[in-house]
Amino acid sequence: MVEYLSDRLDATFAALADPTRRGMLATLATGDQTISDLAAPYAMSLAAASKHVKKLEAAGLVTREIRGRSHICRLDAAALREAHAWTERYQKFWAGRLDALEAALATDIHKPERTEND
Amino acid sequence: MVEYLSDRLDATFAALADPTRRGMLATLATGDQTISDLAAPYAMSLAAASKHVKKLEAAGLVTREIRGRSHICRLDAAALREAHAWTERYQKFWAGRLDALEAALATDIHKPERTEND
DNA sequence: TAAATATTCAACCATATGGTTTAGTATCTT
DNA sequence: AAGATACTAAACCATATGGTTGAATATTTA
Repeated sequence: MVEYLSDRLDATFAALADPTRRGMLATLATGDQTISDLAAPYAMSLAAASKHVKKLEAAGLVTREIRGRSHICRLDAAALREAHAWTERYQKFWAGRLDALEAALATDIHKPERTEND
Repeated sequence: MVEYLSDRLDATFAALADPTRRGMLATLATGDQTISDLAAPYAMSLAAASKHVKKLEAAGLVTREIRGRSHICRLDAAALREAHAWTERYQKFWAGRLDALEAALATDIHKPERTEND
């Protein structure tokens, strides 16, 4: 099963589209955290926070190491690289460097049966 | 009504989390397009494509100029700057430049009643 | 062993999302 | 004026999302 760039971008951007999850990533940037740690700042159940972490994990933004009864989460910023690279192209557009944008578009990875640069 | 960074990021990332919409942005990077132009590559109704464009517009990624019966869409990459800036911080993390990350986190814009860097 | 702790699972709920179809509103063309 | 074109609106549908609560599982502590 090949996992396509597009699918990973879907998951990554969707994971980032929630302020709770972005906050969790910010917390993780300061160091590894348990689920409880990550849940603490939010007015929601542990179960709800647990689901958020699971979504971050599914997007590859977070890895989990189970140690005893604690689940220790670690930021894995690698998945963000693709998202960052995607937005990068439009930054170039915004900056007026259309030549650079076109060069970037020309090097796109394509998913079969889809014609656009997604 | 102040519109908070977090809310705009929600809308931007959510808009980017769909391959149809990312494809539309890629098309728009090559020049202005009508709704029909944007819809053409996809196997969906015009109405469905129209909804996608509306979401891009709501996220501030696209502007629309109505000329006669045609709606001409233009890429507005400005909204992407915040998303790009957000992911930028984690790029620094990934690159091992933790000092730079911490500096970036320290300059965050905060929404009242929320403590995290979202 | 019993109780507390850390977390997930399952069922449920309200709302959002992405699609459809049909109808409606302008605008352009003939 | 009539018809074609470009699009939006509204109603509808299936599934996803983000939350809840209560129960289950594992592990640590007393």
